[in-house]
Amino acid sequence: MLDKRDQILEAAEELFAQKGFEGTSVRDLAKKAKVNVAMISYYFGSKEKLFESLVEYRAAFLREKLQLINREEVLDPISKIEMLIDFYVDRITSQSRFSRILHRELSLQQRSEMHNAIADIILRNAHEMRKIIQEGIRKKVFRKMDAEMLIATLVGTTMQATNSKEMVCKLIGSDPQKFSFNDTRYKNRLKNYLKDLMRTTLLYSKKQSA
Amino acid sequence: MLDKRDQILEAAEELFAQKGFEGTSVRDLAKKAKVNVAMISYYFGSKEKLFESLVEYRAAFLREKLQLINREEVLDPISKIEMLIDFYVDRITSQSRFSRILHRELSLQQRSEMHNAIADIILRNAHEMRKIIQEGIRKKVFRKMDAEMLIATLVGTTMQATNSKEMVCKLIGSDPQKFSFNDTRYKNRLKNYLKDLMRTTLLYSKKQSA
Amino acid sequence: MLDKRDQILEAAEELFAQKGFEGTSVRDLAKKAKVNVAMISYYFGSKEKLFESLVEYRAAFLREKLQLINREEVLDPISKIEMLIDFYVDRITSQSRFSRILHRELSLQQRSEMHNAIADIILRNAHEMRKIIQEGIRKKVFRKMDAEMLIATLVGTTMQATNSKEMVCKLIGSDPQKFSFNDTRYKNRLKNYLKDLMRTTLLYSKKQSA
Amino acid sequence: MLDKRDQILEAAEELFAQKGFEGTSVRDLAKKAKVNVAMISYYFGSKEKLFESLVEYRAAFLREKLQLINREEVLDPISKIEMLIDFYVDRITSQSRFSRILHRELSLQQRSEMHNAIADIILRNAHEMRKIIQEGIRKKVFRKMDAEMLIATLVGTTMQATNSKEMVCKLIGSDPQKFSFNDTRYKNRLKNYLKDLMRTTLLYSKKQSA
DNA sequence: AATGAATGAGCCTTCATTCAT
DNA sequence: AATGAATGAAGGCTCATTCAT
Repeated sequence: MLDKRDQILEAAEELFAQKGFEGTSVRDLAKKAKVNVAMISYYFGSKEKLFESLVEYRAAFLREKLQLINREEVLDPISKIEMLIDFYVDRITSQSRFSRILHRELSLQQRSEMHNAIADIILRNAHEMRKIIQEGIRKKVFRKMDAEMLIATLVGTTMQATNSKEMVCKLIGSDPQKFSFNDTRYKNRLKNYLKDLMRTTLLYSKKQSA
Repeated sequence: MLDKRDQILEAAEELFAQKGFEGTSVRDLAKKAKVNVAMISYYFGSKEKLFESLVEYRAAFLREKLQLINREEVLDPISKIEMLIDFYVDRITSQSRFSRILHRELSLQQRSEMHNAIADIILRNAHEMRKIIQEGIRKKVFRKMDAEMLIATLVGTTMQATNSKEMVCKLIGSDPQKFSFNDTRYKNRLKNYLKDLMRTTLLYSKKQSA
Repeated sequence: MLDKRDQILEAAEELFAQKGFEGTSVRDLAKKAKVNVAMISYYFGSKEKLFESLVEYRAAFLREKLQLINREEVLDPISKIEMLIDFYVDRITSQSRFSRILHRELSLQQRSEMHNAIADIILRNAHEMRKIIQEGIRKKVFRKMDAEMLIATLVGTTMQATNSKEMVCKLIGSDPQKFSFNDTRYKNRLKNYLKDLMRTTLLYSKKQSA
Repeated sequence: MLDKRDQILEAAEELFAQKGFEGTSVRDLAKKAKVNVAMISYYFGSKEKLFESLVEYRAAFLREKLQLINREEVLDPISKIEMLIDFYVDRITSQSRFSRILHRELSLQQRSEMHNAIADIILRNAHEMRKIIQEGIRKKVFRKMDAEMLIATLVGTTMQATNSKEMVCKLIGSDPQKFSFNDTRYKNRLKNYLKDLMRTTLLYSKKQSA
């Protein structure tokens, strides 16, 4: 069984994703985690510090994965991008809603300890992503591109597709409950789309037409 | 001078964008709008209803603009996409932060009147955007593409680029205050990137290489 | 009937005197004042600010009285001291427990806004008292004395006598409820003692023996 | 090294004097005493019981000293009063702030075990003080005086002078940091003042003028 | 004997809303 | 129509204490 600290972190991840940071009360958290309200302050100091701890708790894993991709010497750039897409889409669409939390809270223009902590995490991850892209450009495998904006596309598209999954279903007119929109299928659809998008936009057109 | 109702809506747009819905108090709103606290309930019924009113207040304009683009018979599909990009980037990066509010609150998985109202707006807008893309495909100007995901890219990239502007600056190592990152330049950079992205991915490669 | 603000101030004076600042909760205050808990913050901003308001509320009157004594041109110094004693003892032993509150909170060595506000009040009052004493010395009616310490005696004795009234009763072995220890008698006893003390210590011995 | 119980008592004396009983938390105490939070309940049962223990811990010593003065057969009454002043001023102004704690908590009108325990201590001490005064009166060395009130003057003046040391400095317009207001000098000033006050008020005027 | 973990009650404050005018 | 006053509920947090070891 998880210890109380981890129970709280799990609950926080779920509730912050669902209701946002402001919309989640420490009493909600305590109830979900099945611990006493005072425990949150006891373990983390404050609700805000809990958020920061959650960020640290998840961020290490995120960056490690990216670094792993970067270190793969034998992989060609486009394969790395595809790995990145697979990995990133899985992360965001998984039950672990961590990334969504990060990006939402970041979109608030409130400056605070918390905001800075989040920005830092995302910045470091962005840094790893950029390495992959720049390597491809340097090796003349990729066209010369605006790398920072390309990251925004990868991250933003995934986020948007995830957040609006239900809407996409509506747009197509299908029942969201229907088989064709289950998580795995939707996820694969997103992955395939992103890989195609990256290929068409990154690779030189002769390669594309080949 | 704006009437009180509009003052409140203006204030709401600014504060919700800055601090989120939950993070903004009715007192904050009243102060910003320079009206009495009771006014919000008086005019809108509740803070939540105010949000819905804000949505209605802005949504009409948003959709009208999209419909306008769609109706332009003489425009070729790629020009329409470019108009769409120009329009959308301007909207989101402008001082009118309405779109950002919509998308953030949508990312909360709370089902409510409010949520549904927002989803509805976005859905209708997405519908107009899809028309443009599908028309291009039907006219064989565009490759066959996953239209819904392409919308996610347009919307998601713009959102992400806007939210992480400061981060992009950091990533490049420049001072956010420096001239090269002022709003207009950044906006144009985003527009150019998106237009290039759309061209390379939507158009057949022969056209691209032409 | 008192307005709510005054009801709160009255309740605060009573409860702070009884239970101290820390020992009194805003719920206690609200209950005593028969107002909603939120009213305390609404009117005063915080519990601490309420304290400061209480200080201001009472301090003006206190100082005015002292200034009045000082301005009395025809009064000889010893009469002024006696007026001061009458006035001060009445104040402290009266149902208005304000002075006791001030002195207790001052005895805490915590530096805070509150503490400084209190110190300020007391300082200004002490200033007025000293004027009376120094005038007597200048006119050669009083012996040369340590004026500041004399104030400490006037204030400290009154405070101590009030705080330990019950103890004095025990010391004499009388029932605190008995007639001879009712408030008026005890007050007069204190006044007479202080006046005698001041006369013997301030006046030159020839006058005393006269 | 002190054992844990004594460490706690030492910490309690310091913190209660500084922040009052209510203003001091068990965690503050534990931290200051460098023991576990649970220790306080473990050793003393409760915070309140700790206070009572502190009172017992110090009270014995206090009274012993007074009894010692009383038993000095060869000392004349005025010398005893002077010894009493020396002793009392030292106690209250010393780093051992026990007496200040007693008097402050006594000034709260809350009836409790604690309050009664304190009242008892002070009563017994007052009893010893009164003996000294009454002996002087019986031996016709002192004028007939209100002994109980005289105790209030001794105790109250010392308390007041100590609590308002900083204020006296301000009143004189000197820098509290300045040499002339260091602890020793201030203490001596208070002692000299009190001795003079006692002499002038207790002794018959012929003696005074002599 | 000693303690880190855990608790329920209570703290002060702020919330969105409604009332009386 | 418009508002200052007022409210009960809920906010995050700290409290003294007790539990399990």
